[in-house]
Amino acid sequence: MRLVIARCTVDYSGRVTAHLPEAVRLIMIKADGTLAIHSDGNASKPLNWMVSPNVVETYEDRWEVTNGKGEKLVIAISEVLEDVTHAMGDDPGLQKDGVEAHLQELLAARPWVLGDGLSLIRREYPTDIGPVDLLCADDEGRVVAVEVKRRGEIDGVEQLTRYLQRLGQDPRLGPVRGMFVAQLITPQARVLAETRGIVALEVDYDGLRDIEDTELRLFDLS
Amino acid sequence: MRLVIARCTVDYSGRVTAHLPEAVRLIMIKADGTLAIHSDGNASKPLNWMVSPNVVETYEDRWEVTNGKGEKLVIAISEVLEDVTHAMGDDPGLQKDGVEAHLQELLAARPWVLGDGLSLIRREYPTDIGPVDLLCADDEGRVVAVEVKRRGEIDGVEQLTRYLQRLGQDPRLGPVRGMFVAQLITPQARVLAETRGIVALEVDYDGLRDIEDTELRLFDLS
DNA sequence: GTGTATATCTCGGGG
DNA sequence: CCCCGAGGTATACAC
Repeated sequence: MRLVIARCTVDYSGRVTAHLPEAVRLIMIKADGTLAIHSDGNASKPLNWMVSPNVVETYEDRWEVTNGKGEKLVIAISEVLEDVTHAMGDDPGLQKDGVEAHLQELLAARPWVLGDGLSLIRREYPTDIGPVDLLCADDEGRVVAVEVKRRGEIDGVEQLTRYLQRLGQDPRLGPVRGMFVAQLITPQARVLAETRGIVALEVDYDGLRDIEDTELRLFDLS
Repeated sequence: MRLVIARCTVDYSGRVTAHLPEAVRLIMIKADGTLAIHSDGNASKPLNWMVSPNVVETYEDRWEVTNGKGEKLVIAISEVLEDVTHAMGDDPGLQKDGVEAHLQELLAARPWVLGDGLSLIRREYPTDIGPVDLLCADDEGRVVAVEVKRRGEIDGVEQLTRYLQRLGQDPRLGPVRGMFVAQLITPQARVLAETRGIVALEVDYDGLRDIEDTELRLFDLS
């Protein structure tokens, strides 16, 4: 990784056109060529950037970065204040927990916590407009489409509504109910769901994990 | 801005839980306290971060970053390879062109290019579920709700559908037609729009700008 | 590769 | 402050 602190102007043209007046900024270049320009000000994201795959050409007072899609970034440098390079090697990478994928796994393993004696038919049940998170059957044999979110908002209800409409056209499934499940559901999403006959249900992630732990412990003891 | 290259492990807990095993990484701290941890690998995003407003406590071999919302980031440092600080001053900021806001401006100034003799009633027409980009009237006096996007995808059709449903409940407006306008409309979005009786229309941004230029030139000559 | 959904999205605007 | 919508969204994943 190379870090350059320099007084510069920047021009980008591609998906938009953008210009940065002269100022002192950080230019970060990663091993793969990915380049980002950061100010010291109140913003966590770079002012401007260009991701790999790209080509970086360095001239005396100017860097030109291009990629194969007609995008171009030009950095005109008037003064270099710092220029250091360090090899870092591969990064072992981030381990995350608590995102939607994991919540979906936990619910797929024990759908009955959602009520109505639910049992899993299939995870990521495919339709031609996208996959349904969980397709289940209730204790009366009716099909229930479950949409899982970390935070339940209006977009999620729209998504589930599209799936229900699509599933409803499949005569093999019969009438399909909808269930909208999230750790937190906004009032707007709850209202929209209920006006469409969709059950909105909040679930406790840590509680589900505790159930998982308990089950594992019981299994160890048996 | 302070740049530290160090061998470290990182633990974040807050909106998710995340852990980074030991490796050499860049730690960037901006003037307002915003902190980001970058690897040299294939990603433009930081591996981990915490944005201002926050509190950074630095101990001998450990940094602890907290904010008022129960989020916490702990960096355990085993070896410092570089540590430089530069004051950069305020950044004049980015100037952009070609985004949706500008496209909306261009269309608001000449709605007739959308056909049907459209005239503008109001830009950003407020409803209680959000603002409609352009509310227009056609040559028969019927109200037309126009949703403007840079790229027209399914979400945009959903958004317009919600607005149409809301506007349809206002007796003062009468029946409201929908028009979905973008520089590029995906086939899926077009199909969804048409099944809902919404007109899907692609417009040419550069062409609109040319019209603007021509009008300005004519104005100068008059 | 395209299309779809997620994200510790980030960021800005309006109430 | 929250809510809402845009973004050069970026990123992962399925088809």
